[in-house]
Amino acid sequence: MQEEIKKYILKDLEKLGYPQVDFVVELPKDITNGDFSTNIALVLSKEIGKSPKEIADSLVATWTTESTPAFSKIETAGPGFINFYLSKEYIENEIAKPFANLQTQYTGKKIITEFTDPNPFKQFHIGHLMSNTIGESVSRLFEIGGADVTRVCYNGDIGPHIAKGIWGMIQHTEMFPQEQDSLEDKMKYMGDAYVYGSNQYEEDEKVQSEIKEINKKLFEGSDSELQIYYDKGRAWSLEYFDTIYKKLGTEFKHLFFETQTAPIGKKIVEDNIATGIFEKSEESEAIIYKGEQDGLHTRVFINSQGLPTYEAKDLGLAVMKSEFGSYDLSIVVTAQEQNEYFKVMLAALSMIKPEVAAMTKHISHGMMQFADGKMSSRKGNVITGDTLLEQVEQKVIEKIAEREYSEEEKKEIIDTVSIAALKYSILKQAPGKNIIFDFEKSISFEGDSGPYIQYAYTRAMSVLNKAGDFAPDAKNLKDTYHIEKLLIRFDSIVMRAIEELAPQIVANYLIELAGEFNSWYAQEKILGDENEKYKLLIAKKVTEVLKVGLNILGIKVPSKM
RNA sequence: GCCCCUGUAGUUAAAUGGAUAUAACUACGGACUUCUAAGCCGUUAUUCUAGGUUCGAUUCCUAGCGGGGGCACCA
Repeated sequence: MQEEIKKYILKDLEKLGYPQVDFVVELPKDITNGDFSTNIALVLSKEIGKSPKEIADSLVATWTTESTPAFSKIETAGPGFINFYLSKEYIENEIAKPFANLQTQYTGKKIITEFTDPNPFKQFHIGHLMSNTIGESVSRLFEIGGADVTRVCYNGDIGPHIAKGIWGMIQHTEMFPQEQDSLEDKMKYMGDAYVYGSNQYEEDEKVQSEIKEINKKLFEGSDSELQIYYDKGRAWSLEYFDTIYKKLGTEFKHLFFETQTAPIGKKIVEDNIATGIFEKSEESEAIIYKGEQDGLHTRVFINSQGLPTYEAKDLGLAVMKSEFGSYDLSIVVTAQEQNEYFKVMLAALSMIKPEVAAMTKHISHGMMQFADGKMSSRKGNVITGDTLLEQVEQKVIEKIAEREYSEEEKKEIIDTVSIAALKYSILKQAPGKNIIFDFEKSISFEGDSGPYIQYAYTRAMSVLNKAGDFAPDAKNLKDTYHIEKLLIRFDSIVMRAIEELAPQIVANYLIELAGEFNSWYAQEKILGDENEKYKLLIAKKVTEVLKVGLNILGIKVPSKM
């Protein structure tokens, strides 16, 4: 529609002898300013030296409602905007229409998305929750835009952090979990071991060299005793991560591991010393990439021990991904603390595999901050992803304690509502901004929250269930309701969210729609009203839009709550 | 020191360069007793500072100040 209006205007400019200029057709923030509006007159004003109002009027004069039947009114307003109001018939038509597939720049494209990326032997913390939530939502945006998306996850199963964890485990073998112990107990043991190892590494030089030695042996696979700890710990971690992905609703098609990318990355770096891309450090045996040539900083790709660092491994990963399938676009979601690092890695990659680097896009999310300072898994003062989820679930349980739902219904509510609260709190704001985390405030079930949207959905569903079958071709006997105008914006909203890879655009729209529905619902009687049939049609559209919209955010709708 | 991100009501956020800067939370007040009160209605308050670009700046540019992150063998 926006495109059509643009075409109308372009034709008109020609007819009236006005110059062609850049202008926009937008959805006014305030819906009382029309369904669409354009700034063409404001832009033209300077160009041809007439007042914006005069130009707008001359343009409006050429349009009649017969020539543009979708509109009931086209008028000049404010400083010179031209506002378009859709006709009642057009809106009724749109409300009754089912969803059509969206044509976007990603339609038919193959996209690989990498996110979450937790590390075995370490806790799954809130940062991973953020990466997962954003990565999953972005993946879904691509999918609704017609792309074929492959989700993958990268696990850091080798490197100093693993060595620290294993060193810690060895110091406390007496607490080593038995196979029959719960997964939570095993993770607790490993988490504690990592924190201990990490702290000792920094405080004690002797420990430092021990851990470095363990790291080297793990790379070589040369110590069978270490391997026992390693294999158990790795398996437990992966099993535990799986249970979390299941709760969060992500299905990875493939897991990549640093043990796989390390040798590949190392070889790439070594092969490119001769080409001059990498060079030996002047200070040590390390192999480095001088990022200064790209306005960045120098980073170590192979350390003095001859072991590949994260940088080299990531080069290996990029190559592995490109060999895993052919893709048009590769997305990586990480915390923003890796922004600078990622640029250096990409700069190096663009010299080795320019085509792979060119299709790689890095999306970063902000950090989770607490009122009382930063959390760090090294120090162990983290709220882990599962603890947080448990706390949220507990809150839902308290909320529904006195309601008469079956056990099955309760479980559905607990699962869907807790995830909604959590994911919405992450997706409602632009990724890249830090989230100040305060349990009471951040995880809300009221107002600007995921459950609020779900609640609007269940209320609408409840009315529809009570109504039974109704005519799908009802006509509106009253004036167009505000909520209808909001409903028919959904497609444009989703299009924009896809273009900008911005889930928060969908989140903000849904909260507005849910709020509008709640007001409408409180004000307008649906069942038994003379306009009942059409109101039911609106309620049905509301449930459809909310369901599809929440799905983009990775949130499910409960049947009751 | 250098580089990147960021600065909006008391708090947490929204606003594709547009019209009267929008919500939620908190506080206080209210309605209904009708389809789920995790709801609805009402009251108060906001663009860090100084310049610039523009018909128009929360948005873009420059400088300053504040917050976060990064800057060689962690990921």
